[in-house]
Amino acid sequence: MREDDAMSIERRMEVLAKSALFQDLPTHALTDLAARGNVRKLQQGQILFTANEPAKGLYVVLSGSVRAFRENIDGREQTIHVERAGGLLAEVAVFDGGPYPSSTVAEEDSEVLFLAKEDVRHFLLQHPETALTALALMARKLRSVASLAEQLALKDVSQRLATLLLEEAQRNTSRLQDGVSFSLPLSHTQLAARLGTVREVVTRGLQKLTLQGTIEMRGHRVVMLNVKALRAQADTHPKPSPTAADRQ
Amino acid sequence: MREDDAMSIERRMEVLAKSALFQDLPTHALTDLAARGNVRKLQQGQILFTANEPAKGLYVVLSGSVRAFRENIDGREQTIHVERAGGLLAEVAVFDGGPYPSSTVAEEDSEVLFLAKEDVRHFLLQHPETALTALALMARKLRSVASLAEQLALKDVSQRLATLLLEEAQRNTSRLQDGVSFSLPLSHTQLAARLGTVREVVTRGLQKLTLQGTIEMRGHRVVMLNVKALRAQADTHPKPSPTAADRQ
DNA sequence: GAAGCTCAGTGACTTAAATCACTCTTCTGA
DNA sequence: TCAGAAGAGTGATTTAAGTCACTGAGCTTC
Repeated sequence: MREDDAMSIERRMEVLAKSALFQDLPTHALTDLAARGNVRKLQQGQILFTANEPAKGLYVVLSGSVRAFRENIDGREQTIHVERAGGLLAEVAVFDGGPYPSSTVAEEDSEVLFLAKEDVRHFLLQHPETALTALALMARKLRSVASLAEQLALKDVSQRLATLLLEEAQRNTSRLQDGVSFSLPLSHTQLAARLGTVREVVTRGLQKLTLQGTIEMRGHRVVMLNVKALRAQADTHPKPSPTAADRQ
Repeated sequence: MREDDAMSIERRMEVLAKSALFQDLPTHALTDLAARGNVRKLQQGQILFTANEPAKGLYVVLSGSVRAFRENIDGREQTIHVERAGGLLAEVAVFDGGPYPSSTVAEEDSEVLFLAKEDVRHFLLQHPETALTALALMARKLRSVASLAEQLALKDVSQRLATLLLEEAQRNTSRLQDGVSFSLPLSHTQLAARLGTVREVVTRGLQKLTLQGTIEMRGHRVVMLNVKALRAQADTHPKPSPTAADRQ
């Protein structure tokens, strides 16, 4: 259960100081928090916590990546967000006192730092600037989840797929232009869970983009052949052939 | 443009003290904030701000209700959340410094108090407990938007409709049981925007529930005839007739 | 190197939802 | 009190997406 001692207090502070929430703080401010926290190592596929169980505290992702998701009765999953090093999990529960809002699973071998919710609240009361940082982080997450809802409601799968590819390309390449490639280490099933659809539809979607010459797949690498076309795909309906009798 | 003087500082403070964010504060703490804020009256249907425009500050809903939504190229809308008296709009933009995340429109005649973002940030730095309250409010909103995404991805329209009816019943009645009724002052188009679908589908969905004897519509009043059936509808697929050969 | 994984590809079919094109009610305000 | 909007109801049709049921590819690992 406890794997605390796997990581020295010094190393923990170092790593906290790099997190989105606690960065820019003098290390001495973090001593106490780091001492109270404890580190957990997760193997790929390991569940960290499950939606609706009572929440004990906050997790800061130290390495790897952890995926928050919800699932329905017949096992289909929707990914809500993915957190990498520096990201937070279960802040929602810590701030509003409710249960964990989503289940979380390690997408790859990962390490997280656990901080009890009382410790976090206490720290934020002592450090109002950090509370403001927390608000900024929550705001960004809210934006991204609202975009997810928007996409699910208003866009079809091809548009969502194009959007996802563009976002991932953005995250992984310095300048997004035709010819760049990036690694997308997700199975079609995982992509489907992000896009709100099923495996087969992802396969076909990627195929269509490949046939059109918009992208090229090389194993888990994606080559962007036509960024412009992908952008068009992302926010235009493909079918109703815009025969240009639109803008009066 | 300015309709400040329509409301005395005293009245503004009183009303701020009732808002979710500033409640429980000694009135003297609010003097300054109230003095700097200004009140806007909105008519039903009036747009308060539009997604992506640069954000100047935060709005506290004083009366009425205001709906935040996103829309796609062909004009279809998705409601993201609805705020009533005490609720906040555009906190996201204030806390992360970005543009407004959604467009907002008054669902009925409403009043809002505008607070410039610098004033809000300053206030929160002075009042860490209020920052914690803000975090709690953000957390709740994040929960509800995540639920929306979950529903859109994993549930069909009948399930979402049943869920919405249950939630509204909850909000409007003291004890939810067969026979209670509540007012649902939304057109089918508005319901559709909440549910991520279109008018016709809402009409048919309500019809089906009525035929089944689960609810009864009396104008804009809904009578709950069979809460249990509605609950079942809300989280079970209706079609794949659970012929009980499932749980081995 | 055969057995057993997980992941991907594919055709056929079904179905929920969206779209279209009207009609029919209610209001409401001129 | 009539005209015109908005809203609601309906049938017919289309379409995107989900479901089924397999077949293959590539890997591990006994």
